[in-house]
Amino acid sequence: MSGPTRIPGRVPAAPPTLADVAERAGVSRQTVSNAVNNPELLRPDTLTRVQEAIAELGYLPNRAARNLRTRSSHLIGLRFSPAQEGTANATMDRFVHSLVETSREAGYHVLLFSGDPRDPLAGYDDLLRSTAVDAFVVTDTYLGNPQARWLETRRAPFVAFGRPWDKPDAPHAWVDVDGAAGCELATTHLIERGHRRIAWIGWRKDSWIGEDRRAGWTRAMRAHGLATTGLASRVEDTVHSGRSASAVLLDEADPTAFVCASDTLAMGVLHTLEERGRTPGRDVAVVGFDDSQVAQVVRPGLTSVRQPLEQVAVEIVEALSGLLGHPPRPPRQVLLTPTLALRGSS
Amino acid sequence: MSGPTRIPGRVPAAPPTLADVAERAGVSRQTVSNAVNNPELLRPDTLTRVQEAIAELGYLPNRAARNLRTRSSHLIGLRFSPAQEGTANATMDRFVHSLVETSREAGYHVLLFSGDPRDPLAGYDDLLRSTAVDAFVVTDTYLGNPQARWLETRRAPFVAFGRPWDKPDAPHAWVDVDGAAGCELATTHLIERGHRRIAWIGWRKDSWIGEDRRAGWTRAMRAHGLATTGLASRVEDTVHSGRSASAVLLDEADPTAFVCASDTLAMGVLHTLEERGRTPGRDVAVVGFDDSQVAQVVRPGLTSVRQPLEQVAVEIVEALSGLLGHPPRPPRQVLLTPTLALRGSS
DNA sequence: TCCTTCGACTGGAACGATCCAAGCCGGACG
DNA sequence: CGTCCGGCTTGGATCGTTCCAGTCGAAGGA
Repeated sequence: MSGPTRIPGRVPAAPPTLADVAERAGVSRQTVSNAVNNPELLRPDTLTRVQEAIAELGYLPNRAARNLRTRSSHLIGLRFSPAQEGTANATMDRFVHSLVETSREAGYHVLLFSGDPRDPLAGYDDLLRSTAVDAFVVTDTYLGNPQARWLETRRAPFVAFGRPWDKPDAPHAWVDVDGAAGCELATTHLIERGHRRIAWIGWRKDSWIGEDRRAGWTRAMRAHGLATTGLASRVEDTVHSGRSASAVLLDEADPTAFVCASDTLAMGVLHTLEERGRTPGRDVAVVGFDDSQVAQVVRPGLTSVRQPLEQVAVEIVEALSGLLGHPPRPPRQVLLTPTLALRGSS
Repeated sequence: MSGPTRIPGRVPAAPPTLADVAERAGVSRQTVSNAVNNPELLRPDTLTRVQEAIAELGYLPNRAARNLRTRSSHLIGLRFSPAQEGTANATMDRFVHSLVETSREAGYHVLLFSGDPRDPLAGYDDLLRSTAVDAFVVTDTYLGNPQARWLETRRAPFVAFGRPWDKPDAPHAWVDVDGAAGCELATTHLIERGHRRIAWIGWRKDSWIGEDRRAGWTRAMRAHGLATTGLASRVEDTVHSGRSASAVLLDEADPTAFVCASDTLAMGVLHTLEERGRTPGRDVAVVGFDDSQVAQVVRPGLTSVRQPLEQVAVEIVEALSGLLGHPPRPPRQVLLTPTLALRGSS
């Protein structure tokens, strides 16, 4: 009398369970469990017998049961925000892929969730309370990050992609890319190319990231004894702002090169140059930030600071497995250095 | 003697369980379960009492336990492939966000996994056998799709984003965007603008999607009694190919407009025009496909066929809940019509 | 010989939810 | 007044795994 739910052929055959494997291998359930999780506990001959049974039945542990027993889901929650329309930002795509890939190697999967963009906490609470994820990767830390503080009080494991700007010595784990170093790299590259009047177009002053990137430009200029006065502009992150800011700068300070806080702004500069009949890369150099697809396909190719997102993912997963390990390792803070993708615009 | 694992304050307090709620409300576990899943079975006063207890304790059902019992995870698996470097393709980002959003409304979460790009089946099997996901969304159907056939034999619920080109009457559920209609829309738009010699740059003949889009161009041309001979080119999906193909076409057929199978190819056309000192939109019109970020920020704005990805996501989730419902609804096939995002290039 | 130690394996309990069959209770009916 | 019925409620079993406390037999020491 097999139960009415298992009629092979009609209903998809139920996947084999530990008990099925145990029966086939002539051992107990626990032994099969050990064969899977602690193979060194078994005598070699028993181990191979069990492994054969596993292979023959195509057994794979049931996630739900394992999760229930171990109180962990081996899932990492990531709030997925799409790139804004009309900008060149495309970090998420590359980052998410790297994260998925790296997580897999560490035995984790990535669970996406969404939330009201106006409420940074939306979504986190439910997943946590229903024990749906083991940890979070928090990405949108650009304006303070209430998420981090909230997760800390909830004692929920998480790693932030982005520094806690509002509280630099916050103890939680984070991984970030040194935007200042990136812009310094870009500026130095331009100086080496012979440029002296290098302008900066960045974001409004309340953007920590923007100010950080700007500091890289300042640092490089100062290091080479070059003046920065009158050469900086701070605007919204749109193509249009980049265009008008560069037009003003060209009129007032006649720079021979631009370093921008984003590819979006850099595109604005390219627009201005085109309007004025000046060739990017020959007449005026332009460097963007993020190495977006736009930078790669636009003429003549936009030199851009490229974040090492693959390595960011590796470090994040490393930090996560530290937090979730037994015993847990203390949270780490990692700052990575970006590279410069050289193209025709410089 | 509370067990050693629950020392409030030191260890994060364990989330409340069904039993905790039951005790507080003075009812049995089953009653609480009913309050959550079948509230209409309870007497109104009992219901409110239970709901108060739930609210006070902040109870949320444990996912693992629920999954184990109901043999479903409320997770949808999606194999996440990143956009290729050097192209303008950016469909995934927008689509994934829409999917996450729509799934949430239907009570599902999206689980990302990755796989060897050379092995289209990698990843699916493990998730299925370990009952980690309830269903899949299959996206990369551009060259036949072994995934679909394989999932069918496994009787695994899935919805494809993309038609089964190699087997048009395959019974599985799919949602797709009518690329032919999109290119017809684009071509007709150009014809209305007065263009007569409109060239096509598409993908190699073995691309079903490419041939479908091309058919839209042909259809519009024929409908207006315009010749197509010598006006079509089929190449790889790279900016470089688009550039050289358009150069050849300009030399040999002198078209006044281009319709391209992708924004990447359209960017190639823009490059050629710029090299030759001809202004896109004024001298020669260009239309791309996908409404990528590139199309949005490049000068003078690239007119492009925009896939209704938000609606695709809605239809996919609709189809999924059909497949997973009780009783399941038969698989649906849905073809959506894209729109045209008008910009300066046409 | 007997006791201890140790490695290999076993059976029962538990994780926290849902399904199932049975129980309780008040009202209607004979 | 007893019985039946239907609406609510209940306790027990169950999903498939891992944890825990043991059992068993062989080896080693006194």
